[in-house]
Amino acid sequence: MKIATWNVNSLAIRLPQVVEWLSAHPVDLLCLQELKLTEDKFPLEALQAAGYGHCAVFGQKTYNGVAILSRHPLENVHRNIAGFEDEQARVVAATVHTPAGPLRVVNGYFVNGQAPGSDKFAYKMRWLDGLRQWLAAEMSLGAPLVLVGDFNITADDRDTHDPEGLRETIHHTSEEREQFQALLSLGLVDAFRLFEQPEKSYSWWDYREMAFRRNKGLRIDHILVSQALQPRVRSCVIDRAPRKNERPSDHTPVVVELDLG
DNA sequence: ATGACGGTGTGGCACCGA
Repeated sequence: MKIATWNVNSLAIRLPQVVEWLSAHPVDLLCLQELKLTEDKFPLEALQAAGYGHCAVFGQKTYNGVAILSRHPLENVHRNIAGFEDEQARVVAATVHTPAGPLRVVNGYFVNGQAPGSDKFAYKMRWLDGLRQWLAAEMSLGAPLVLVGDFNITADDRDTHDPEGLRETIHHTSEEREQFQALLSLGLVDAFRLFEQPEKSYSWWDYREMAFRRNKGLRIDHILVSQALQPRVRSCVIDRAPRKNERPSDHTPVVVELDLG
């Protein structure tokens, strides 16, 4: 089973690139963030034609919006964080059945947070608190779980091109990294770090100042798996290729392969 | 360098992202 996550920064603009990528990488599940469209504008037919006939969509006009594209039926679809009031469409979860049993998939577009001390940063912290509490309940149900998405957090200094210059700035603060560790403390593992990875591996690069060509990026798109799945993780890679497209998203896909029999 | 680049909206720029 292959699961990918990709912040596409507008599905309306990026749909051709998504379809092209799926034809070359026919993953079982593709979790998208920043759809920037409402559900009535979701390109269901094009994705069905690409083999993704089962989609869990949570859209919103202009901002945010998440979806799980699947080759397999999805059950128990849940939108946003249970127990946390949120006007923004940032989370969609679903259960997919595998030969090894049900797998819970949670796809999140985490809050950006703008700057430490801002109202948006406070919202980010509250949102992360709510997510963690809900995930604790989800995990207590017993099914293995995968948490994917645009976390908008660098887990540690390896995840940033400038650890000194960006210390304690947004995506790099101690508070955000403590929240990331608190998610791991629920019993989750960073699938990417289970493997030896190239130095300076990032998943996002600013559109400005030729950041991609200079590899001035951040690793902020993550795939966490519950500990029971750790021995089942066969690979976890960042696919930089779509960032070289014309009119690319500023993020690029991350893919995990699970051996579930 | 409170900028750059790119997306959205009902726009002539402002807001947001990271």
